Amino acid sequence: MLIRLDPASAEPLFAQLAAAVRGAIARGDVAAGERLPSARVLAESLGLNVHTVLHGYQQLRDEGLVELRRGRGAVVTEAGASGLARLHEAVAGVVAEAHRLGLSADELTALIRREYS
Amino acid sequence: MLIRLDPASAEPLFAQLAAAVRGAIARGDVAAGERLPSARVLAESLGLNVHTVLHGYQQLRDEGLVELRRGRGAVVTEAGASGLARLHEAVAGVVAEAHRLGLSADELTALIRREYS
DNA sequence: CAATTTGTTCTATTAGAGCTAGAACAATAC
DNA sequence: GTATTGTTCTAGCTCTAATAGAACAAATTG
Repeated sequence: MLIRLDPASAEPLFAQLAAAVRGAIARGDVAAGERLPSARVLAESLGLNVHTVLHGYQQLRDEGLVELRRGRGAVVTEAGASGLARLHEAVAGVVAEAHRLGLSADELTALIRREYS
Repeated sequence: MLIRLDPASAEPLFAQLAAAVRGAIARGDVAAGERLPSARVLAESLGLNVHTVLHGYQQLRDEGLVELRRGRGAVVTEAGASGLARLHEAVAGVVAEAHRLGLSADELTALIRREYS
């Protein structure tokens, strides 16, 4: 699971990290039941603070994608993995369409959020 | 054009405002060539600072959705209106699918961003 | 033309989020 | 029992968002 972060981005590091893991789950790179690297290990390899990594993990937990337990780490949940996988194709289609129209990710996500409310 | 803002949200007010206008354009509530309320007027009615509203308008200008001119205000562009309208249906479909899966707006937008890169 | 409207630019201040840092603690794994 | 790992707490730093006030420039309006 390769994780690329952009410290210059307006998107917070913890959110970028969560998005990277989320994407990995959606693409099936990480299966349900698999353990993610521990926060301390991942923080070390990414050059981040442990708290920042844990913040990202906790966001994924709030979304129901992973479970966090002391001594064991972060484990991908069954529900999270299957749900995301099903959505992946539809998302790819919309993104392609938006790309064709020359829209930015910000514009598209703004539309999404508007539709949600 | 009804605009609802949530001061407690993590999303900045200027971004929420831009998203609201963007959604109005996408749904056809505001047609190309139409003028948006002036920044001073809108700031007054929303209880915001003029700069905050202008910040939102300027974001929309950077996205090519509106034109800003002194004395005239913010006008919806032809390109912006037509482009967003075409995307609207596809977005609605994906959001419905995501909703069915019980996913949050954050999860979905994270997938979108992941797909963009 | 003159007055009004409206966006632009500038400086300044305040409040909050994000990130880092260090430490102590609790539950789980081995 | 020991090591691992998430949890919680305090602290400080930086940057962005938001507010505020003022002066200015361009376009509209009458």
